[in-house]
Amino acid sequence: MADKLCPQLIHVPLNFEKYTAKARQVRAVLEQYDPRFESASIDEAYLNITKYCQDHNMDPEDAVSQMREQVFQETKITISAGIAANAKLAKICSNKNKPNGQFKLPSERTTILSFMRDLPTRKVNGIGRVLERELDAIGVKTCGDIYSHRQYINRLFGEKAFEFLMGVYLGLGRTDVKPAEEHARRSVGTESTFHDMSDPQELRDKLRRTAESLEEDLKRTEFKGRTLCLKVKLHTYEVFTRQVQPPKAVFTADELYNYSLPMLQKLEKEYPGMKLRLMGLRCTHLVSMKKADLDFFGRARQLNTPNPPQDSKSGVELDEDGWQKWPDAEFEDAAREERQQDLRDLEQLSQEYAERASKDPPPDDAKTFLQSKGIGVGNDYTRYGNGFAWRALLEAESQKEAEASPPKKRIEQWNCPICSLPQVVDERKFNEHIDGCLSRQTIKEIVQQGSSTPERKSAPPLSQASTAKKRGRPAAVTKSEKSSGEKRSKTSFFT
DNA sequence: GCGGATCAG
DNA sequence: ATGGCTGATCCGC
Repeated sequence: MADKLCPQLIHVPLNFEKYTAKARQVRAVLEQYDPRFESASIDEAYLNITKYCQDHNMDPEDAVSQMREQVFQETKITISAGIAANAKLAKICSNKNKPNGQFKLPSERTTILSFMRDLPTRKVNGIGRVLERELDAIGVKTCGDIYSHRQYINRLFGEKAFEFLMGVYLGLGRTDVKPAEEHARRSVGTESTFHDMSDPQELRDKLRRTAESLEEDLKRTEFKGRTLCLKVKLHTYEVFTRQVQPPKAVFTADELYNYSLPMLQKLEKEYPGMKLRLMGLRCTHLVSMKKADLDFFGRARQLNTPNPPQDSKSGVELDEDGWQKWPDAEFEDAAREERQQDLRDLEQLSQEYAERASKDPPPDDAKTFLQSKGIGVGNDYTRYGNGFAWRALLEAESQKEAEASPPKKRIEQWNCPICSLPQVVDERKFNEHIDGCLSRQTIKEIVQQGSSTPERKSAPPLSQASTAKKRGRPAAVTKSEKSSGEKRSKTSFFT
């Protein structure tokens, strides 16, 4: 879609070495303002600048201004900052004047309370899509609304959520800022997505490679795991996990594979003919292998040990500013060629589709058509996501439109590239429809229907029905209502 | 403790 | 709302 809207769009591949190198430069500046600053991620950090302000007799705002300016001078990167009484508030404030800005929230209690009062719940760090919707359902839209609705919150969301939300309402947050390495790691895992796979031998091979990958990570982080967890995602996007506790902490690919294979086989029995699109292995209940964490006899000194300060050397060539040479002309050419080829393929494809659809009523739907072209659909809608299939059809549509546009008077009609049903000519509605056709729920319905009924009936409207109910949590609701009569699960309140 | 689910980045 | 990946946490059972 982006390519369609923006044909000159340049695709840039990820380059984590580059980002890490840049982050290192930025952190070198931050360090001067708080030697014990906390890296929250590659591009986020918390600093306690209390001491810096005292030592330099500066306002927090001036100190932060200066720090941002220094970061920009030394790295050519602009950053935004929030200045507040604790980490939670600072994080929220940092989003106020993005990009390249800062915002200070005074630390007076009344100021903080009125700041929170009008703040939409979603702005708070642990309130995500789901909780936002659930809160909304009981009339809580802002953090101020939390307090007035406290009567419901405990029973609906549990004690933990209650205390968390009360803290949110009050604008409370942690003030202890410390290096990330001092935070103990809880798990090490790896997972990967692949084409639908059901052949047991192929799955074994995949498991083997997953185990080898995890061994690498365990080696790097110097951990063994006392618990081993297998994760699996079916072609329907359902996710399952299974875990075991080996007799001793595991580490090598052989051990990982041998202990996870039975779990995989059990899953194969539970779901005969299961088709996977993702597999992962994770170790928890970690045991540190770092020498410093072992006692005189080589036994683990503690169960939970901090991470090592890891400073991986990247063998990347950098220019005088520390930037990797870029954009790479070679890459740009290759990428352009790829896009062109894509377009030619799409042209070809849409041509064929249009032809067949016109002389072969009722026309194939896009799915059947693409399947006949050997393009996986339904079981592998990432092809759509990559813009391959549906873009072809969009292309065909806009082509037709362009050809017929001079007279201008023409029954306009956009066909959904996924379900092939005609849609109203309205960008917003069309987008909504496509979203519906691509939603997880819809995919699941289609895929499951496809597997239960071999001969497929004429494709039902993919979108309307499923978009309408996509907000719910069907499975959980049905189950809880069936099993526990009046004591409804909280999930059933928000359908 | 297990398995599902949410959340963040 | 969507994809992929890593990691943390919470809840019900």
